[in-house]
Amino acid sequence: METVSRNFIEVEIDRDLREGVYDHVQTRFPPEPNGFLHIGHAKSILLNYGIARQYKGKFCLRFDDTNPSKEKEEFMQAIIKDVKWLTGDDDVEIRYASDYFDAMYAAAVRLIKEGKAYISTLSAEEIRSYRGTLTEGGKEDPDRNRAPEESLRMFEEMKSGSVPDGAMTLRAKIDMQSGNINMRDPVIYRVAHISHPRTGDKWCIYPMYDFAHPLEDAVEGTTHSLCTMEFEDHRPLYDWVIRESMPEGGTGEGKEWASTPRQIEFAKMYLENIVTGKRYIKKMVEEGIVDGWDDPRLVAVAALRRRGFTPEAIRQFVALSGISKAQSVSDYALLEYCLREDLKCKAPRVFAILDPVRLIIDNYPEGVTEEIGIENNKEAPELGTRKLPFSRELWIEREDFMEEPVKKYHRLYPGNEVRLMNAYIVTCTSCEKDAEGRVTAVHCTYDKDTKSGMPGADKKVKGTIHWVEASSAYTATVRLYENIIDEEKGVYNEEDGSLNLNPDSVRVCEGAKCEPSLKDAQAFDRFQFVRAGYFCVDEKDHTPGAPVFHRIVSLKSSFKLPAT
RNA sequence: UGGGGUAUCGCCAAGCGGUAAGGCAACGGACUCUGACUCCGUCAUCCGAAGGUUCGAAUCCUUCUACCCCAGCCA
Repeated sequence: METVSRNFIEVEIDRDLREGVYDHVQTRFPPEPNGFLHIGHAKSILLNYGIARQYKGKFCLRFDDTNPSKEKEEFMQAIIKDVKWLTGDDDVEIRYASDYFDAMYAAAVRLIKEGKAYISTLSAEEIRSYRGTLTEGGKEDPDRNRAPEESLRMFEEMKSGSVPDGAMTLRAKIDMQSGNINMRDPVIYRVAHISHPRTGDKWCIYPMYDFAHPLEDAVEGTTHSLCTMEFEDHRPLYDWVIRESMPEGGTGEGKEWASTPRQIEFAKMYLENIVTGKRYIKKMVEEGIVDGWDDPRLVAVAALRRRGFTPEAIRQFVALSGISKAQSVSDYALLEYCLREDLKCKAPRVFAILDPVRLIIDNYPEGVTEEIGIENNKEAPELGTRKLPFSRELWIEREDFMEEPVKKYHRLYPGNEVRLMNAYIVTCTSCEKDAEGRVTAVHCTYDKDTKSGMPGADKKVKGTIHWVEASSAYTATVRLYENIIDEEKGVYNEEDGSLNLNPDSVRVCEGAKCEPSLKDAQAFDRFQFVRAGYFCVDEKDHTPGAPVFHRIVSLKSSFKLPAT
């Protein structure tokens, strides 16, 4: 058994367990339902879920729905779908921060009673100017020493609905001179007369993230609150809230909270050159450049799913990417590698010609069709076999013929022998061209003793190409997607608002010739077009009888035709 | 001297005083009825820089440099 090194979070948890700080582990993924999840969230989901599984603890999806002005029910449904898909767990426990509003309110009342929080009547602008700057301390709020009784009364007013938005806030009394701006008497409750998707009009005051989050974690028994680095300097406040709001320390006799959680931060995941900015994507959606957040060229979780990525591949990608505190940018190539690895033994290999040219076997009898038996995937016999028709006229890939071959080219050129996969060895004789000199057909002769499986099939040839029988070929549309990448110039021009996109982000191959088995688009979930990569059916574009196949990921290719 | 954080191969990332794991990418070569896959091999005398401590440092100390985050009644 190989020793796999543990990431720094596991090391911390191990120590907590060893020292008896906790006797179990519980984690959570706490998104605000204000948008779609992307690959970066996948890291957090899988990290939190994975830790819980590994330590035989609990995990939950908790919506951080403390700001009704930004949150939408549709996003909750999308997030639930993505989390279930990524984790493969249909029974994921789902919770809502809004279910704890009563507990949070009670905690705020306690802080007020103990003189640790006060009602401020400063405006937002005033609070900002009183806060000071990055290099200078702040000024104390004139309301800072308001008597607890009065603050309590005013807090009740806020809650009752008689206070207009922005007129009062509840501030924690900490330290206006702190070097950490989060500790300069942060606002912990604000007035917002907005109906909440889940609590309706019950509340018109809502807790701020810094106050709500630690309490949410504590209430539901979270032990390790894993979040990204930008929250690192919120941790002192997180700890302050927990300590100051829990009279018994959360674990004493009259404990009111299920746990005393601990926040640990890790670095976000970024993908090299990949556009993740919401404003850019929003603009692309608005301008019709992409057809939504799940456009296959994007990296939202929904987009990856539609593109045909498997959750297994994404899990592996996150696992291989590693966890650390160092700012990092992952290679898209690693994601592709993970997908190829996953699909390699799952996907049947099928024939399709994306850029077809006719191949005519001049010495093959006319009017004859034979059947060629093929294993769906040699590395996965359980995937079964299928039969393909073969006759005198076939379709082959345009790039599989060169009238004047370049060095190391082993495919068809006059005089060269090539194996037609699973069928015969043919010798190229000539080609036909149209007025512009474009090749319209290739001629060859075959050796009937070289059929696969026959004694004469041992003959070695350097090249092997795939093919599709012409009369039975099934014509489909194939889309080759590339990611919409952010080149060095930037995908979005701040000055004129224009988008700078790679024009080849999608290449459509109309008239691709596929083997007949693909007529039933449902035949295979994901499949590999020989030498073209892995494909699947686009569920959004699927119309019965006319499926659109699109590429999930390319194969590695080590022979490149020289640029013309 | 605002506060916080990070610096190990092109990209991730182990390492925690004993003489630089691993993966991706890349490059050779073998194999191959997919130029895929597989397989073998190569790929940091050096760990942001400079000093110091030590028999010995990426790991300890000092100074410096670069980059990231923070001034929402967002999360």
